Amino acid sequence: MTGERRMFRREGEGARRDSLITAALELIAEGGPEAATVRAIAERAGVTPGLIRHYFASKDDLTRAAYLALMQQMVQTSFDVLETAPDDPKIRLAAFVAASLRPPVMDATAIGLWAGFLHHVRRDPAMAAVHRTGYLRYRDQLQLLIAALPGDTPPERLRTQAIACNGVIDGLWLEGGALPDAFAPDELAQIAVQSVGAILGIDLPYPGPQHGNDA
Amino acid sequence: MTGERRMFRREGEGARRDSLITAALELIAEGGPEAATVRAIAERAGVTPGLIRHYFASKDDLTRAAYLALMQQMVQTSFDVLETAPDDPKIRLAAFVAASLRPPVMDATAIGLWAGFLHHVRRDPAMAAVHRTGYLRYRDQLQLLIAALPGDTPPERLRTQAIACNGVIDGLWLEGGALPDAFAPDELAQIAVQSVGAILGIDLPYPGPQHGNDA
DNA sequence: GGCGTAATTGTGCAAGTGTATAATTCGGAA
DNA sequence: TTCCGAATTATACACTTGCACAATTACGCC
Repeated sequence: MTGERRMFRREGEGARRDSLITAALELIAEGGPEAATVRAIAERAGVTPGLIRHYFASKDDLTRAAYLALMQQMVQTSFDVLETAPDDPKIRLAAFVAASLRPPVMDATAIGLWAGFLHHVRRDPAMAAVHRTGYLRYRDQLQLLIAALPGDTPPERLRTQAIACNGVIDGLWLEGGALPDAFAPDELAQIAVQSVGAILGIDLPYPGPQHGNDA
Repeated sequence: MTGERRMFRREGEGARRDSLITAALELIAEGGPEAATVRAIAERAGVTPGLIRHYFASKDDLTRAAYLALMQQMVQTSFDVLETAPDDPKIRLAAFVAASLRPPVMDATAIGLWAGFLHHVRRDPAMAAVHRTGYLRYRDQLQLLIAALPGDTPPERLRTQAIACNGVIDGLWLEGGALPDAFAPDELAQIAVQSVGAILGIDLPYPGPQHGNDA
């Protein structure tokens, strides 16, 4: 009958916050916001519920931190593809668009996460600001890629085109996440590239599935 | 000390079910799924919590019924505009697209509702079926409108075009709902009509704001 | 090596959740 | 008018939730 008290290891603040945030995101993705209870989050992170209140002022505080992390990660993943893309503006734009409609950006859990946070975003001004920032960063990047194409386009029309292209991307992203079985593999990425091309009045090259390393 | 028991009036089954469903939808729209508790729903509908279990087998049952009602109502609203539209295929398509990006289909609460239901849709097969039906009904209608345009388009390409057009519409609907202040009035409807036209390679007429009764 | 401090755990609580079920009351049928 | 069934209310229960707080333990520092 020695102490049954559970053993533990101390971790730095950063690591613990990260693991708690990750656990919360996983749970929301799997079972919606209602599945992400304090107890469930703690269990998945391998700690005790009380510890959450040691690193976050409240559950809402943890929620805010998790949304910020999610948003940054999603935007960053889309941007990463530009690092290794060639210089040709058309190829760069096509790669950017296609990346947004393939894993890991477009996967079933991402839509669940997005939906799970939506009503928090609508009520909490701090979360609304995070959302706005992420959305505009993405759209501005898209607009830059469009502006880099050959030909002169007036700024006002550039904005409209960016909104429209962003719309197709978001819409297809949504449908693919909500109805995963309704489309062939990579079909949505192909449709997206094609549609963005049509909206801009140019012909975009379709970047083959995955990383396009076919001979 | 006479009985404090609350007075009530009997209503038909249909009316009670409707008012409970409406109450549930309002609450989800305002405060997310977590705000739609059995007690809150009953209070808004002007009844007692126990009555819910008299008309619905469980809360999940009520949730399913509410989602079905929402879906039917949204699709129907978009279809209604076709009743009064002229015969010209281009005008009909443009009117259909624009209607989906104007109130009451595109309004801030609609997107909150949609998001609130999403994780139920993903887990409950019955709700997934409702979603699939509504989505495909809408897309098929869109495809019919596209097929009615002058010129011959092979069926496979028709499907792709319908998916793409539906994507722009959904995406812009999403952005308008999530970030209402980021766009000028009717700007999204205009962009949508323009983009759908670009995807189909034709010029669509922009149906003036509202019901186009400007002198 | 001992010690202090901060990280971590355990326990408990008040409020809220969905649901079951008995007790009432309305309103039409006879 | 009377009466019976169905609609509605009231009460209770087991469970979960977020949170507070005291007790414990790991680990850097002297």
